[in-house]
Amino acid sequence: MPKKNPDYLKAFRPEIPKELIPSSAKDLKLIEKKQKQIVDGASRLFFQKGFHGTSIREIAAESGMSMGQLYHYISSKDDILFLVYKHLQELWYEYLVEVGFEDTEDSLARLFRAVRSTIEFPAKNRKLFQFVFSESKYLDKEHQKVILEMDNRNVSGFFRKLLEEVSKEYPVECDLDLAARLITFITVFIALRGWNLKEWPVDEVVDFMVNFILNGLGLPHQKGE
Amino acid sequence: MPKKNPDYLKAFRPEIPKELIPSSAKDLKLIEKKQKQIVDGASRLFFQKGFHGTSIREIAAESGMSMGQLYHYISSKDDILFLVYKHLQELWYEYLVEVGFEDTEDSLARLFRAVRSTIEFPAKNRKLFQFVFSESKYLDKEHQKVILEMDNRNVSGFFRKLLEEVSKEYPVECDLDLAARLITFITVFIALRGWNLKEWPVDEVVDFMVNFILNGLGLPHQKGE
Amino acid sequence: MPKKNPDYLKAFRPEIPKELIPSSAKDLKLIEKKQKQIVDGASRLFFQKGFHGTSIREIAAESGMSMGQLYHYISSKDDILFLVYKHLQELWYEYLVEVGFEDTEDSLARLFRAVRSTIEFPAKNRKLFQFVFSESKYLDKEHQKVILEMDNRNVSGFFRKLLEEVSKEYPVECDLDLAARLITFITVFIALRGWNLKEWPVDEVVDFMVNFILNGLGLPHQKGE
Amino acid sequence: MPKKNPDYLKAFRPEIPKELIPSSAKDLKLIEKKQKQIVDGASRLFFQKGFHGTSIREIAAESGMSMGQLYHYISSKDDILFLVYKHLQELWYEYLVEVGFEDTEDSLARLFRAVRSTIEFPAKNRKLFQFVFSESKYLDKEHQKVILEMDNRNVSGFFRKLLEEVSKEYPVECDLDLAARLITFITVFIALRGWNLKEWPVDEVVDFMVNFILNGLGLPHQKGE
DNA sequence: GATGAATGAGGCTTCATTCAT
DNA sequence: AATGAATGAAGCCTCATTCAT
Repeated sequence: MPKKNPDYLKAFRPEIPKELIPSSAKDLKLIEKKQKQIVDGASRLFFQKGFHGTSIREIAAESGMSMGQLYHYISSKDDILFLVYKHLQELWYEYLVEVGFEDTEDSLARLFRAVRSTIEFPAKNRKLFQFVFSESKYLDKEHQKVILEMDNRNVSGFFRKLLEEVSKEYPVECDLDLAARLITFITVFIALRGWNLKEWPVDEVVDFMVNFILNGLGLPHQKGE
Repeated sequence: MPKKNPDYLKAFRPEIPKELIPSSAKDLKLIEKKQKQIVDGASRLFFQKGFHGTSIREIAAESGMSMGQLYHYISSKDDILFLVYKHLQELWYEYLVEVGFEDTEDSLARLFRAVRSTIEFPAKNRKLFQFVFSESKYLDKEHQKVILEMDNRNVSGFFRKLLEEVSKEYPVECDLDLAARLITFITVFIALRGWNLKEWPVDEVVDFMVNFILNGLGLPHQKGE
Repeated sequence: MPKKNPDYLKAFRPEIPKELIPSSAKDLKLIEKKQKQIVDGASRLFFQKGFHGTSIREIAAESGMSMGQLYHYISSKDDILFLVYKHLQELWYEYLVEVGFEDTEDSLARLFRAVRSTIEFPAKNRKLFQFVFSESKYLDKEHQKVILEMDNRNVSGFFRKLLEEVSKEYPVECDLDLAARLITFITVFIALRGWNLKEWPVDEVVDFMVNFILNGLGLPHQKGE
Repeated sequence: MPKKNPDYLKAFRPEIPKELIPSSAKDLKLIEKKQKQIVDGASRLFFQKGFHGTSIREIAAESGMSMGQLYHYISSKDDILFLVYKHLQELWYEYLVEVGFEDTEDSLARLFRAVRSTIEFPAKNRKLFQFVFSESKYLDKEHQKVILEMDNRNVSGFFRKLLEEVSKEYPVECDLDLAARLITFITVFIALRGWNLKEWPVDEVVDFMVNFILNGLGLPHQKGE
């Protein structure tokens, strides 16, 4: 009987220490709400114009806040960058949970589907992933570390679990962890190189990538399934 | 008898319309020399601190020029960004020519070696490739297009040629062009995700990647060769 | 028989017109209590970081009040500055009353002791006096006047009285009022120039000053007494 | 034969390490000129409205510069504060040299005149000295130290020399160094407490102070001379 | 009466670019 | 051709004060 969110996935749940985003406000609920508002506004602008192309004033306007209010809930522009990154990680994680975790009988089929889904997300949210790969260097070291750890734990961790399941039934002759990380990276191909792929329909590219990855792992696969 | 730079590679030679970087100077030789000087200085700074973290004044100082002189050879900070990108494309191209083109008898062995070499370069020049993937959005549309076309023509073109050669001798059941572009992208894994791979020696990662790629293409390969 | 607080000192009691610090509260007792709380908090911060280095928010926090509450009992940051000044004047006055007014038989001995004590207070409360001399210019004209008048009436008045007593028994050939004011000023030497006096023990400086002052007045004195 | 600036005064010449006021400009002469311009403009404003009451924009306007130009020659508002302090120290020193150093036959007469002159300067430049005593706390530690050392070397040093001369001819029974510093401090009475002295003509106050000081030192003096 | 979130003007500073010499 | 000083708009952020709840 298939079930969603099997226990072994719980470990991925990202936990961000609250004190990483200092705020002079007191009401935690409100902070969360307002920060979400900021993240939403800022994301739209960041994806379009980049972190450095976006001014604090624009972010305030886009979030429907005054300058002062904005700084009530964050304490620097860098904080916003971090919040956006954090949010994107969570988004991606939610997506994976949503889409990839049904317990089907066959681990290989599950992997197959997971890879495909994981490719589709960045393909449909290109600006988002372009942003993720553009501006991370401008996070301060502290925040950078948090984001990278989330990244590692969430998506790569997700694939490693799936590969472990697969490897119980099929021979996989490679370092599962390393494989998971490479796959995670490949996943983002369409987002970062989309301009280079205008000659092919996206579906075709996705098919190709899925096959390439399963081939790469030395696993059998059924085109199109 | 192996020979370097076989004819079919000539097509890759990048050609940049000169008028893309307006300059008030007349002596073309001098322009080229000074622009190289600028590119060298700017690159060092960009790789370290990013485009937005580097000021024109710093670039002038690092290139050993006065502000006035600098603006004689470029006409905006964006021009410098473009020049740096162009230079990097050329660099990568030179590297490929240098390292990957000896005519050995076996096209598969050639591909094998080419993949490996092409992975090693970004692995050894991480800052450079991080930069390439960070700041391209800040190129103006015009320049962005030029760079993307070079990128396409050079590196992906390089792989497509190799794959074409291979496909004459081995069955490759996929779109060669698409494959070339995906490989090109994967190539950059270590540079962009190095922080995520500290547990493995670089060589091991490279080996893994080469195998993964050849597997992915459905080609036989010899581990370690 | 010595007695404290002889009648002639009553005149010094400072009286501040209440309406100088508008407040929207009604209960006078409460006003007083809360204002004291504010003054205490603000003083600590002002002495350390200066008036301009301290924000209203910090003052509220340090006084254990909310912003709203704070503004119930004052009506601007300047009011706080004034309240602090007023409080300090009162403090100094209390100190003088406490320490200098015992009726000893000899007016000269009394002056001697008073001078010494009056020097010791600022010497022990340097930050306080540094503050007093730093920020008075930022009082609004109205409040500035009140403070200056208190200053005049309290401390200088105190010395004038003492000098008058002395002059009945000893010849003092100078304007007593002027002398009182100069002495008051000299009193503050250690507080304002302490950094300049590290080579001497404080006691020695105090002795020196006392002698200097009595000498200056042309009065006999006993070194060290 | 009286001569100006006897050798023993040379030691006082203040020397400020240039690197304390970083500037991005190259021409030292120009830096000096522009910084003077800034100091002049800033002083006028600081004396009137205090350091915190004066904005950088006002300083630029008052100095006849653009914001950008201003920051070519200083690197923060604090630098301006320091430059102003330094300038005032130099001013005072120049004044002392100018006014107090003629070699008259009698060291006591010389001291007498020096004290009088040294009192007159702050009396005529009250705003200046009020400023000096107000804002020094806002100098950064580094600069504060420099200023205090100048202060010490210049004015107090000046008096100590004079007292040493006097003590060769007259008995002075106190620590000359300490005395010099106290006198220096008293000197500033009229500037800091002028509002308190409106009842007396300035000259009378000055006379009184000179007598008080010489008395204080236990030296004979001629009223009025 | 009490709270603390909201306001927005204004503060200091940087920087790409121009221009007088 | 070369220099580097000058410009001033725009950036990020703070803070005294008000106001809705």
